[in-house]
Amino acid sequence: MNESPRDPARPSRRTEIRQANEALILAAAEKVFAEAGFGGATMQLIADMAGLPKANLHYYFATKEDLYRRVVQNIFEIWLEAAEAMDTSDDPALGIGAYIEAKMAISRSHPDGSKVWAYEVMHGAPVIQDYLETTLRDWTNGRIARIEAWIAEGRIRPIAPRHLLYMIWATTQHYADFGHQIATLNRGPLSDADWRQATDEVKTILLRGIGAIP
Amino acid sequence: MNESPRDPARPSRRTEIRQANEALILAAAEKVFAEAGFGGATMQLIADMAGLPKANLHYYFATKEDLYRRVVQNIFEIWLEAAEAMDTSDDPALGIGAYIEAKMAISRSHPDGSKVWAYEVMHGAPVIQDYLETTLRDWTNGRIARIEAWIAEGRIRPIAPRHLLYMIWATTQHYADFGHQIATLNRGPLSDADWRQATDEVKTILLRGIGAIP
DNA sequence: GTTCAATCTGACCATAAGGTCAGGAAAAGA
DNA sequence: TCTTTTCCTGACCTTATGGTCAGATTGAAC
Repeated sequence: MNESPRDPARPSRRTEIRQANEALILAAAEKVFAEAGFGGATMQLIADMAGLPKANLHYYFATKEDLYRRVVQNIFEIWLEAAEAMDTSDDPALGIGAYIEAKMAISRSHPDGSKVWAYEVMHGAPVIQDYLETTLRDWTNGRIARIEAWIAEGRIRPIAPRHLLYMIWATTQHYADFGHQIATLNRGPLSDADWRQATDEVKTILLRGIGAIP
Repeated sequence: MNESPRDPARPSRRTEIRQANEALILAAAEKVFAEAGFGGATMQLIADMAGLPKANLHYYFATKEDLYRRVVQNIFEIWLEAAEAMDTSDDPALGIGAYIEAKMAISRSHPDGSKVWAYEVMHGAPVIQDYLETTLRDWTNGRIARIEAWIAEGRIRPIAPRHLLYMIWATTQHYADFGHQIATLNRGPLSDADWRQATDEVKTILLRGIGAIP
């Protein structure tokens, strides 16, 4: 066998294995935590879902809490990235509209992450309290200032920016967190068209509600 | 001692004890289930919170699941009752407005119940699936018909009634389920004035969003 | 007062869970 | 090839949990 020395620029087999297994475990953990909550989830179940022995999980993640923390941080980062959509336009209808689109897309692509976040916050945010007090608070205040500027310019009606943000979070995440209820009432999972319609309705009602569109 | 025979119309001491203890246990259970989810909650913790020995809980509720089911049913019944607010007026702004008011009031008075419901639905509604498929679906379809009538009469814009209902549920329950996040961003629990403002904002934005108010 | 059923509870049990660890397999480097 | 480091895992330990039960206590009926 020709054992050529590996390219140092490319990740070594070791780090490949590590990254692959961590991703595998995180994906399984997200699903199990979303389905059962932190207390109801078991390391054994996550291990089975990842196709790894339980002891191997503890090799990569020391404790159940470490694993849980990583899952929560993941979804938070995804949302933070999507939040930049709001800065893509100076027009409130376009900026807020893009943010709603992005949040709805995430609700569809990462429903489990959204549920884990909901679970975490509902239970007093024991793990991500500092995120709420720093990153999220800063981001929120920044957006509030931006919305207030739009109000001052007369581009939207004088609503309370804070509550508009809450409404956006609530409505978009509802389609992930309460997806089961919605699917039941819908007599089946939402189709592409259903998601399109849901997104349009949320956008239209909220944007019209704040006077960003006629 | 003069042991006068009790009035048969009034509940006996026995049933009094039973009702009082069941209520005590249910209140403690609602709190613990909301704080820890079904899996994270322990009968011991509920017992401690109720001030009763654990074995006494099992005297009134055979299993943890029985207790949990009762808690979930409670909040559902409270919501169903509030849903009647929507039928108090033939005017969409008043009817839907009253429903939003009622839902917001419940979010404030029963945040734990709302969280337990959220928990239950997020985890696939193992306990109340039949409620979703019967009572909730029927109620929803009834309201959709009512909203469609308003649309046909030109009293509100042609939005998708189903998604309007989802938005109402999402926004109102958000103030209960994500109350901790909101309180953190608010730097403290919401005051009376905060709740008043939140309710007004939700009502205004949604009602204007559907064209029920100018 | 006696009887009977309802209420209460400390002690106990079986199970399952998170976590540990010794030692084996596999990759990386020399 | 040899050594070292990383990766892997079956077996095991401790703790905590849901649930049980025998027997004590209390309220109701006569």
